[in-house]
Amino acid sequence: MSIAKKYSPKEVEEKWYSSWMERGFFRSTPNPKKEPYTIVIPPPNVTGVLHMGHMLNNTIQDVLIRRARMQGKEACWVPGTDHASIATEAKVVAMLKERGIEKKDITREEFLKYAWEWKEKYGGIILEQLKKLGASCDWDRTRFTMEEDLSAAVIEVFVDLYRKGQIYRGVRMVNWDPQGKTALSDEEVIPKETMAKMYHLKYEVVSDNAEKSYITVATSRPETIMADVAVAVNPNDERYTHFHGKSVRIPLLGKEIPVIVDEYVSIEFGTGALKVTPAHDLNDYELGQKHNLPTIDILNDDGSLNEKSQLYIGQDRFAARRNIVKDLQEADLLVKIEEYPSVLQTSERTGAAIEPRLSMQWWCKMDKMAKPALESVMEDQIRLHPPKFKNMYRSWMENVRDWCVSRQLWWGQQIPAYYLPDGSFVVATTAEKALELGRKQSGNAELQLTDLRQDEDVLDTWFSSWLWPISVFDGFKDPDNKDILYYYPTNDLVTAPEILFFWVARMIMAGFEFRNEMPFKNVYLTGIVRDAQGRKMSKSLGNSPDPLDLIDQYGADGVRAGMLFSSPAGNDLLFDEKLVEQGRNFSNKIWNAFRLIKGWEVDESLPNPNETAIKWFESRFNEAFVQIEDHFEKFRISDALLTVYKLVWDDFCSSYLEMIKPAYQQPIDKQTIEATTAFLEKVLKVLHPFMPFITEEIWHDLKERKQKEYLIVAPWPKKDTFDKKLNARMESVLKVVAAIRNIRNSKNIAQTKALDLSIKVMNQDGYESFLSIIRKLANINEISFVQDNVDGAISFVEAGDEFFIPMEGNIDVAAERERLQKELEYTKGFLVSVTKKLSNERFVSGAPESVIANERKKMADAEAKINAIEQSLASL
RNA sequence: GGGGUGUUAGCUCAGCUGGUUCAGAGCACCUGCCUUACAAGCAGGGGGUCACUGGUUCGAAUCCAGUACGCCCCA
Repeated sequence: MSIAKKYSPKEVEEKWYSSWMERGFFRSTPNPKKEPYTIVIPPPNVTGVLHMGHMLNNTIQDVLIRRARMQGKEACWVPGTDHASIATEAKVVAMLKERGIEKKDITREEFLKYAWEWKEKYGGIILEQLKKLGASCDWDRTRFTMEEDLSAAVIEVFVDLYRKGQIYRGVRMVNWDPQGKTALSDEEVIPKETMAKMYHLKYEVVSDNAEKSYITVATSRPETIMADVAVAVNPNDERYTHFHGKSVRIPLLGKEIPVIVDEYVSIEFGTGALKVTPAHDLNDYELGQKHNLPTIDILNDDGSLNEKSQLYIGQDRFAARRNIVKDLQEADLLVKIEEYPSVLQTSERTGAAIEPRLSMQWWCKMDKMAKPALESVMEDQIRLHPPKFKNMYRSWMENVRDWCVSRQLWWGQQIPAYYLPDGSFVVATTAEKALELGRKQSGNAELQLTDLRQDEDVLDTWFSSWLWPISVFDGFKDPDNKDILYYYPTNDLVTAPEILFFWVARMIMAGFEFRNEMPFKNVYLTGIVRDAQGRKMSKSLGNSPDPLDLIDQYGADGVRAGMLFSSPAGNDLLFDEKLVEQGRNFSNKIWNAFRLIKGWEVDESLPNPNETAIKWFESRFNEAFVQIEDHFEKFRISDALLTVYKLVWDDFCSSYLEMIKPAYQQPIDKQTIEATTAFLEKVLKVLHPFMPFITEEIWHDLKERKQKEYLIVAPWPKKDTFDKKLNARMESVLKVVAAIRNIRNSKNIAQTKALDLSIKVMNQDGYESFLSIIRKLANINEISFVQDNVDGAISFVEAGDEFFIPMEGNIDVAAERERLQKELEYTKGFLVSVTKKLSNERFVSGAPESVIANERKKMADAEAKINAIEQSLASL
């Protein structure tokens, strides 16, 4: 049989993914005999396409779920998508525009019809892409945040919270997107560093004096002066003390407004005098509330000025700014213009500059719900990985603000509030129920459905995704159903730190509020995937590789491994294609180890010459496996992979296989091949969660397997004891091998030329079983034990023993002397430091026994080494 | 402005309970090899004042304080 020299992932991946699907390995149903292990996917946007962040995130989830499955748990990974109201609506609007249809020209119903069509066409592409990555989700459980049942849950929750007094309607300052004409959540606002201009304007102080005096106010938004209601100064600012209690006139407009004092005003910033414009700045709004000032909103919802501004009516805010600056200049009321670096708030979707704007919105109170959510994390009932995010989480939860849940959009769950003809409203799950309530509330029994008008707004997308861990198991529709009782609370959630607050925290709140229980036990926070220069990957920068291209090029296993090589939890991942290349090379390495083993002929009559090697690898595997499990338990996924990587590459391939490898075209004995096959199987098991495809392939190529005997469900290894001494001994033996190879290299001796070796041991005991390994790996012919130094040989010391390679007089005495001299000096220096330590009274009395014993051993070793080197020098 | 967090090899990062698993890994680099599993490979090698200053300690990359610089969150 001939096996390809290079591993080719393509057919292998398709073959095994559909085989896994056919056999239902991803499927999960409640099984009381098994421990459940559950992950709910952070639902990607339904119209989204896979990007590198998804790749990292879902690879980690798949690693966790596959390991749990092999551990014999009832592993359930629920997939699904998010309706992403603003993002999807923006895409639909753009699509319609291309077809020459404006949103404002069609009805809500027509728009939603287009939107659903769009969703049916493009929705779920991303889930198909996840399959290419190898994601072992239970696809039969795929959910969508706007499907009927989940929408019903959202409405039910809204009504419930409203009845509990947790939801209210109110005028508040929101982030207004004048282009999208909707309120945005704080998270949908992107700050951009820009250079802004600071305009210094003169406000005339009202007084009886003939001589005019002015207060100069610095502002970046001169077009809002018509909405000014006061000028504020710091009470401790001596420059303005004599203006306290006076009034000033708004430039151009001439309207009188008071001068107020407040500690809030920074003396250093600008001129120390602040114009107060409550309708158009959040801080000013709060200042205005505090001082009982009126609020004058001079902007329309599209960002143009309204009649309240009295000037520049109908002009866009930026046009108005240009014009007012010109007019102020002409009126000699503009002192100067300064440039300064500032942060411009922009809309994530439309890119428009955000206006802080007062508007009527629906709000959800947070303070009560935040409490148990905060405690559960601070008390480690829910663990964040890495834990450094606890601090961030706390400061956010302690200063949590009410949540603006309404959006002026059509795509989403329409708010179940119904207005009566008298302007009051009722909240109910259906129009019929609303009518009933409405009749009661108004006392008008004649009220008809047509008299009710449902609120136009939809709910924030997060108002459905915060219910995700409950709603995917129908926990609202049927609170005691088998699934929710079995799978909830889920185990691990894998997501990005940027949505820790507005998704993770809110899910925790919802968990306690609606099920009295946390939604998950662990939150693994991944980093942001950046490019090699540290820039965030984004479409506009064009610095993000297409994940599917990468899979095509390097194989899904290679990409998965590559992503994980450099992504400790919570750290950003500087993505470099080099890493994926390394992942692919690793696949190939495994493939070739398999080829080697598969290629051997077995001769059952042969004795087993590899007892020591076999014993050692068994022990070494167990040692590494303990580390791997430890890494997993602490969510150090990257470290777990790296440990497997080294176990496979260094220990299994470079050491073990080289030790047992028969000479070319020679057969292998039965015991060795059996042990080796078993080792490879074990290695494949620990590799499987990371690299599912290649491992499943080799698993089946290695042996005939029964119907359901797949690696994906093979039992995960168990922790076992290991021989620490044996492992240390082998490490030392391999160092001897390396030293001999080094001598070969530096003396330009060909690998194929066999050398002799003499060993001067302090204690010969136990060496015998390693000699054949040294012979094979270092290509040694004769090994002899000696009492005295060997003349004309190159020597080195390892673990107290001295080794000599005879050079048949072919030795550069001067160079050798120099090398030994250098090492002697170094060792002597080392001895000095150890001796110093041991002669320190306080060290000997203060340090624990084991540390002192260790220092003593170091001293003895160093002394022996010095002795050996000196002898070697003498015999040169 | 407030809080958080980081600074270890050319690069990206480990280093978990202070002490030989303590100065490590991968990549990159250098040298030599196309040696019948693998050149996507093999063998070997060089490279670090652990940001700086002080403190605690018998002992500090590790704990504490300050400084500098970077990033993140909030305002």
